[in-house]
Amino acid sequence: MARPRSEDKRLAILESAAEVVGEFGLSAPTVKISQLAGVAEGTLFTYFANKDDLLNQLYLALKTELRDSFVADYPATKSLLDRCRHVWNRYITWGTANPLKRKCVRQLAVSDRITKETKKAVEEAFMEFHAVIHECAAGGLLRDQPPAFASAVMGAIAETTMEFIAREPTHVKRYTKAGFESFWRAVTG
Amino acid sequence: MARPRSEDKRLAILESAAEVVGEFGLSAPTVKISQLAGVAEGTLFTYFANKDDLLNQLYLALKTELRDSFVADYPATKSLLDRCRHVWNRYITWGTANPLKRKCVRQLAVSDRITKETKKAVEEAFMEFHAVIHECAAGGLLRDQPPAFASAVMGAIAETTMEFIAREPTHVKRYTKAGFESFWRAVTG
Amino acid sequence: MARPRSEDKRLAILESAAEVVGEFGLSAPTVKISQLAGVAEGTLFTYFANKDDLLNQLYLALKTELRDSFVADYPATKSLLDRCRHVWNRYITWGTANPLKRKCVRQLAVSDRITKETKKAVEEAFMEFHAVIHECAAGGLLRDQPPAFASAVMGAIAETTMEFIAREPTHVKRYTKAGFESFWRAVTG
Amino acid sequence: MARPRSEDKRLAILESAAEVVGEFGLSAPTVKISQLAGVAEGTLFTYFANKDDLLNQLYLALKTELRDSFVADYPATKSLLDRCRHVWNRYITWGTANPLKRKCVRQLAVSDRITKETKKAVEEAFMEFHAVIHECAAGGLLRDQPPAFASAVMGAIAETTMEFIAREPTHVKRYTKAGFESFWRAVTG
DNA sequence: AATGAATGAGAATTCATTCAT
DNA sequence: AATGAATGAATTCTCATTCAT
Repeated sequence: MARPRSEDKRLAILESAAEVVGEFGLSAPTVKISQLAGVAEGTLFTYFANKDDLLNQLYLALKTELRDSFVADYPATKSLLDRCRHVWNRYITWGTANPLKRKCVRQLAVSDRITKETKKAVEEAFMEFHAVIHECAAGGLLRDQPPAFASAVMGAIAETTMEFIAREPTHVKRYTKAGFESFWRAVTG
Repeated sequence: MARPRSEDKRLAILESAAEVVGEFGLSAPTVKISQLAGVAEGTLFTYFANKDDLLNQLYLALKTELRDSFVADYPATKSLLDRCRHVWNRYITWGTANPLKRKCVRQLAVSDRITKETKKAVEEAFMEFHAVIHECAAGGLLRDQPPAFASAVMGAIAETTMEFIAREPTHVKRYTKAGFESFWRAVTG
Repeated sequence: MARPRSEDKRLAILESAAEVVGEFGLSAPTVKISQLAGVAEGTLFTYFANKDDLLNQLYLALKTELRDSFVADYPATKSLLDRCRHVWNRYITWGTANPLKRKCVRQLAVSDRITKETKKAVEEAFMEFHAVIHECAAGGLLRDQPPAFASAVMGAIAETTMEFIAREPTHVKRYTKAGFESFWRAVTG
Repeated sequence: MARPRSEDKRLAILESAAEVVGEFGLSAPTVKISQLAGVAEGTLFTYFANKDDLLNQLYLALKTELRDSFVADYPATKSLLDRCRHVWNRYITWGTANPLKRKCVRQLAVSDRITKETKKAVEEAFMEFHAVIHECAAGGLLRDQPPAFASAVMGAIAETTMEFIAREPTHVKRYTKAGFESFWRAVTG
């Protein structure tokens, strides 16, 4: 197995995997992924050691993509509330705009195929946002929980919110607002 | 009638399926399920038309089990807070006591193998609890969302809480308390 | 396995088997046969040792039924031509009236599941008709072939004829006539 | 292209299938077919979409093989009688030389797994021979039947003839001759 | 005798991964 | 490096037959 050279191809495979796994679940055949990526069946395995490796890289890539959407235009100098709202909005926006990726991440998250290393890498990628959200909790009830907790609560409420948005797409705004306020109370209260 | 179909066996298969699916995911082989249930491979298919049918019945059974844990000793005459706390505590208790079942439900929930009918049946089973939790939201921010929303938020926070409990089992109490308070603010705030 | 007692049931199973095998081929499941016969799955096996036994008895039964249709109103004192025409007409009539049984017999005939004994029993059942048909051949080209040959030729042409009748049911008469004349030449010529 | 798909392998599978189906009937396991063809179990399915596809292609291949045996050295300029005798002889020769293939074709022919398309393709392959044989019938009794009928009668008598040859292989010649004459009368008479 | 649940040996596919080209 | 045919273990489900009731 030689070293692959095209980063484009690697990304195409990841992109394709996100879609196919989002649609067919973790049992999505690797051939389908290759095909949608426009590469041959075997090529997938020069870029990824095996399916689990692909899934792990995929999980990290998607989480990173989400994180990056937080980073862009991040109002670093604004208030905590503004910063949190920014993160929240980006979260909902990304998840709503990429339903298959969202489904994919969800399946991966609950599966047992994501290694500790991958999970750790994801944690690190989000560390600064954990910190920000934890800061909101500083004066509240969640003050004594680990920084990741408040953040996880946000994630959980965001997921719920997106679930309802998916069912009633016309009420994006209402749900986005309600979800955020709910989260804000949950964390800062 | 010859040997009557045994409800015990049906339940044994469901119980076994919960464990095996919890451990190996949805791709858990039916043979493994049969074996753990102590029946022959083919017997599984006299109780369940096919694997999907098994998974759907399993999902409903687990959700019903959870619901039933709410129902027992339900403090119907106590305050809203008490009633919610009861539900919350039972939720956490059940999930913490049955980690594999919890994992199993989670995997099923995000999979696309649960039919609309099953989902509906589950909704119905929880209807009264949706109502109770929605009642908490009556004066708060989630007032204008559908009853299922507040309930879903509770579920999401509970899941998060159990996740952290699983990682740090010694802090059950702390997390349970913090989680509940967080949920209470989220919904009533 | 006790000795079965109801000849009716045995016949019901055979009748049902003819239909089901005619429709689904030799791989027709025994359950389907039992069901259509109105008996339990296991009952079939108190009347027949196993599926092969059932198929053999079925083959013999159907062939005997066909033979019996020849026997009824057999114009024993009429001319050879009349007798042959009688047989021919009965053959076509039976096959046309019982398409599933015909299909069933055909499948059984080409399968390797009919034992020598069964074949022999069938031969014996038809012996007198072999003789009659062979008599037609006495002055013709098939004179030196075994009696069964002329008879087999008749059967083959009759099958062909029924095949075409099945495709164009409105031309029964034409095909029946043409087929008979063809057979008559084939055998007596 | 990587390893190109090998026509040899495809043919080996078909050849193997003919033998195995001839011997064990339509329920012949695909593993057996693969093994005899010298390929892995899964390979069969890269050449044939599924078992039914294999059976259909097999039927067409065998019928084509038979047809091709008619075509070779076809005495196109000789008399109708000569041409028919050629076809007849080749039919008997092919069937006698390939007993398993003959059995296989027979089983496929009476099964319900051969699609309309396949049957049509077979018809087309034999069209010219239908025409030739129908020509023999031009002045005879079968004159008013469709061209396929005389041909089918020939096939039926040929099958019968081969059946008797199989039982008494020492009398090939006698049966071949008698069968042909019988057919000739049947069709031209 | 009759019933139909229980059994487990197949059967047809599928699919991650390897490897010849 | 890329390709896609080849592999064979694994999977779901079927079905003849047995056997407890």
